[in-house]
Amino acid sequence: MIEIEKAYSPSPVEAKWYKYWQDHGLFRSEIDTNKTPYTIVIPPPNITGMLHLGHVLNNTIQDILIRHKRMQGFNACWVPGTDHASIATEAKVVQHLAEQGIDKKEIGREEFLKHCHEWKEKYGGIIISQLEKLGISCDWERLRFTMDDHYYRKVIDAFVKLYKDGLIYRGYRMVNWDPKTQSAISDEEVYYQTMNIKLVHIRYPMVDGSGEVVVATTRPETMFGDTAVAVNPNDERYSGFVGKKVILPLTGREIEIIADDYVDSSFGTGAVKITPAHDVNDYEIGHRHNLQFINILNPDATLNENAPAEFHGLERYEARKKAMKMLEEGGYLVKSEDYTTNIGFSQRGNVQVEPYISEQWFMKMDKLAKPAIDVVSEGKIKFYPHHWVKTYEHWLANIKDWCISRQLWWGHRIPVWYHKESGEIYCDVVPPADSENWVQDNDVLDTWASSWLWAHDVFTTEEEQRYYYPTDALVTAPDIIFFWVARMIMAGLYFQGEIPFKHVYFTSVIRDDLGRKMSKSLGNSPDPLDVIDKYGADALRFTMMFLAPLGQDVRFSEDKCEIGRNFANKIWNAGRFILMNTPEGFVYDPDYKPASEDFVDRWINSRLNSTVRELNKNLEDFELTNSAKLIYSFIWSDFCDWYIELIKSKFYSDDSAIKADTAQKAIGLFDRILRMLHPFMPYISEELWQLIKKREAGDSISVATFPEADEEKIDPAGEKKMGLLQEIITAIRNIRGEMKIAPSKNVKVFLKTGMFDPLYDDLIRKLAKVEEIKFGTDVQKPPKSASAVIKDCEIFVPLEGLIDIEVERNRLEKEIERVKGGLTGLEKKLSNQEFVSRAPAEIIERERNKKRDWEENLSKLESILADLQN
RNA sequence: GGGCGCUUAGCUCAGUUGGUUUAGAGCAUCUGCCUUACAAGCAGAGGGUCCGGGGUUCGAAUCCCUGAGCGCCCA
Repeated sequence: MIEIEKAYSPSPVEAKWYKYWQDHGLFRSEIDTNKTPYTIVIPPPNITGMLHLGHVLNNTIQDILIRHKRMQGFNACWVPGTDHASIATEAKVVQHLAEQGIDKKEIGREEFLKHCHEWKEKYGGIIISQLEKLGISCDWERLRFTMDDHYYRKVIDAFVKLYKDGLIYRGYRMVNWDPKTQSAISDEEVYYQTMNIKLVHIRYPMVDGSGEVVVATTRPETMFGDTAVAVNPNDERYSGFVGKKVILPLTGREIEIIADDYVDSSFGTGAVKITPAHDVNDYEIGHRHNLQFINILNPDATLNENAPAEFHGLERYEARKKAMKMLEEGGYLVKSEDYTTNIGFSQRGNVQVEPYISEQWFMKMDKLAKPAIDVVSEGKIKFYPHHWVKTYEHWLANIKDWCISRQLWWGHRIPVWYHKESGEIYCDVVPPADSENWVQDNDVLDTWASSWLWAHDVFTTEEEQRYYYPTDALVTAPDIIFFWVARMIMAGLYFQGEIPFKHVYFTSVIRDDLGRKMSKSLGNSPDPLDVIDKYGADALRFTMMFLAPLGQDVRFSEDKCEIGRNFANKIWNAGRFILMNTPEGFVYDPDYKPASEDFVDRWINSRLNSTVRELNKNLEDFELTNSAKLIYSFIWSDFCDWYIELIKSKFYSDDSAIKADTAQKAIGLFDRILRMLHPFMPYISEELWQLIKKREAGDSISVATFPEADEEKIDPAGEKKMGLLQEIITAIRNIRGEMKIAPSKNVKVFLKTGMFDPLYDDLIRKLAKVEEIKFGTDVQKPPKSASAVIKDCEIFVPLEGLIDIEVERNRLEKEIERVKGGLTGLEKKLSNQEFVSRAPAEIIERERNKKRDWEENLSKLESILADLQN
């Protein structure tokens, strides 16, 4: 007999098996034309990142999908990798160097990039080793990085192709400028925060002395860049003003009053200052009216020489204070009122974004977007949950050109050279031959302009691309639907002429117990590694799956991992019990064919096979929470609460042949249970699978066959019969509980019923703690007994001396009320002429049968109640 | 301002194309049990006008309209 710990301890098990899987290369995939590939590319985590619960959820889902397919015999290939994260990494390295007194600009580009690569070597792998703790089955030999030589070259190729195809251009445009990192960022990298600020009303005197115009603004410091005042053409208050000039306070400069539909008359005074170089809307107006564009900011958001001398070099918020003060002193300030508005911040530098005009590289999006909309609308790519399709289509239909240049060094450098003399532009994957006469563009590409190639360029040969691409599923957080998902679809279609993936699964957003988003500043995000130490990776994985419904937020807290931990312990003990009860010298035979099967065997096999059928269907449909719940309830309720209890008497038999037969059957079931469970809880399932039978080196449940439903074993009639037995047992237990019969005390039971199977007798005795049962249609209610009615079976538990008549009367009356309530509804329904004439025949038939059953039930209960005193 | 969701038991959520569910699960609660797999457990119980209001239908948690509250995205 095997000695097995009473409680499951995950940590030694998890460490052991992860190493074993790696050592035996079980997750490796290579081209095999005899097998159908099933491919997933990981959303590459940022090399500056640390494992958080979002990664746990995301990667657990991918692992479940890939393990399921691997066990189903597909050539499962999960490609892992990391992302160079241009801005985030550069910021880290700059800071890291600053701590050593090194300045990026002093050491120069080449030297700085060396530091970046060193930093990546040292810290960039942390997130990968953290991911391994989760037990995920990536092919680690395929680990990719967006700055690998091969991948780098592909990114450059893509730029050159797009440039030559006329889809990339350079121009002065207004961009979102991050003054902290001093780089342009994309619209998607801006987040908005509601701020309470001041709306300042400033008096602009008319040049002709005929009065003044009061403008309202939240940014008085930008007034030095004003080149007009605008009003709505329909605003009668200002009808005589348009075309006249006002004096810009503090500067004395004269600017014109113009009329433009954009102006909202109800905002402020109905007159707004126009600063074309520092506001997105004003930029448009500036173009419409041919206004002058005056840039008053340096790249670090201090004021430049276009502002009055006393403002030079002042930081923007300081400049605002100073401008306010000077306006007040000059008598220009009318008032300053509280105002709430949304202000854009950079996700990168976490500072307020400046609308800023600069020369940048842009990608034209309309031609790329159209086919990307079509493949999703037509269902070639399916989204889970489906409702993200609308968000996706809406964004793509209104897409603007993409600013792809970043004023950084760490990243893919734009392959464009400018001729020193002529200024001619050269764009190619190789530098110009006479490179001494050219100078390369200093900027690098937006990180997403590299990761959008991820789905195909992680495969390094054409053969591999042909075999593995398009990939099957992409699992990602919905917040990067535009950044990454949409762009990967565009890139796949443009460069490969083929969709990058067939299914996109958008994960839940993880919140804390109070519904707040997990964030560093709130400190409400548990470290997954701590959770794994405490509960085990299996428990964390399972709990996540159990709690995270598709398409909705999930409220998570560490202690919820008890669900997974308790479940693991339950499975562990089920295995422990079965293995402890195997007879001497027993060897499990996976091909065991039982000589006979009884009612219980057929029932559990039916339940198992219908569970397998549902599970496979749910996994195909990406219904992971349902899948987890199916497994949970089958194992806990059907297998442990009922099946194991039902077979205990056979296990305790003196006949070793019966014991062995029971063990073969039970372990056979358990074997399939473990395989069903494995994608969700890979470690404990491996450990137990290795315990139920001696395995060869390299054997693993991770490459064992995933159960398929055997339809012939599914027996609804048998399940119904068992359901009845379960109800009878529950009714007896209920009586015992209500009547306060000590669990140690045996009772007698009389069953007035036509159905009988010798097995029932034994099972009811065992599970309801009954010492004697009398079956039969002619059974009479014994005096002083408690009763229940299940279908056409009347249950009597004689309780001489123990019965409390009042308690029993209450029980019966409550049950009678319940049945009467149901009956009233049914009678109402069936007496409705409309229902009888219009509802489908089988529905009416069903309701009639139900009514008849309930009537019988009621009359039995009523006669029992009437007879209670006896 | 535009779009997308959500609202079912104290909490977190299921509820498939409207009809065998007078609404289900887990957690929490209450009662009784250390019954030799498991107290990280076992058995039993209580608990809901399915957000409000209209409508469609023989029949609505489910479909439509509308109101309220909450969340997210975009501008």
